[in-house]
Amino acid sequence: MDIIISNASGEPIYTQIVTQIKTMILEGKLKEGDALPSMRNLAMQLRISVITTKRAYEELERDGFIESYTGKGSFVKAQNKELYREEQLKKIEAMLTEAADRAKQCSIPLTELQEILEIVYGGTES
Amino acid sequence: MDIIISNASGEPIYTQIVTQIKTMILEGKLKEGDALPSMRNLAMQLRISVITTKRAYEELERDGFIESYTGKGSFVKAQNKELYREEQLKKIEAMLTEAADRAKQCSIPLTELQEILEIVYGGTES
DNA sequence: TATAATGTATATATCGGATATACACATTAA
DNA sequence: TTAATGTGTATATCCGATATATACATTATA
Repeated sequence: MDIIISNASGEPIYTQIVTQIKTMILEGKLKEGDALPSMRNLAMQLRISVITTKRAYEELERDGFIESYTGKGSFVKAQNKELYREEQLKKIEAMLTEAADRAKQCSIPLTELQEILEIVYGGTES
Repeated sequence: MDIIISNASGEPIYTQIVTQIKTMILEGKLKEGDALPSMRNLAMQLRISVITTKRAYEELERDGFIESYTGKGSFVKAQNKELYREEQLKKIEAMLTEAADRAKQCSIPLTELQEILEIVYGGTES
């Protein structure tokens, strides 16, 4: 488990952990059923508090990526990608809703929004 | 100048002032060249500090809605609606960009985004 | 059963940004 | 000169976010 904590970045530690583990799961480097390092081990290794690793794991659990069992450990859950997709869709919908609201307030027509969306979607090659 | 401050809302005072004055300008209740109440007057009337009214006016100035002159007062600027529209467009573009990025990460096609946008645009009657 | 591993819960410390302020200063108009 | 206006500096306060220590609960296993 190669997790790298950068103190300089300004990004919170627990967030760095969450992001890196999420990425590993989404990229398939961690698969369903795989055991994560115990909260204590990871904390020891990163020289941080158990509370912080716990917080990271809690977030991963809330997002449906892992599951933790007292006395046993934490493990990668199945269905990650589908779940992730659903959650992202909700966020995307919220963003589009706000964009639409603002647009209407300024009398910006739907077609103009569609055009912008097309440009920014095609623009950034992934 | 009817400005109503609600302490219960949790919204900061300076924000409430900004929003209400912006609305008055956009709705035409305040027109180009109209004088705003002096920072001290408004502060007195609302029973708050001059610093807070100043902060609100600063924000309105940054956003191009008004202009302040030492010793004279604060006045409504012209070109508000166009400027406002431009700024809103930038924000909208940023939102659409992030939505598009997230969508691509989950392999959500552009057409699906377009559909969602169409729904949320039509949905909330303005 | 005893021990050592695991995750969990409570209470606390710290930091930083956001909000609001007082007071002194600078400029303009009458 | 006076009284109005906006401005600048330094400060107080609050609150959420972050991170922690310590004690507790559960599970596996020697």
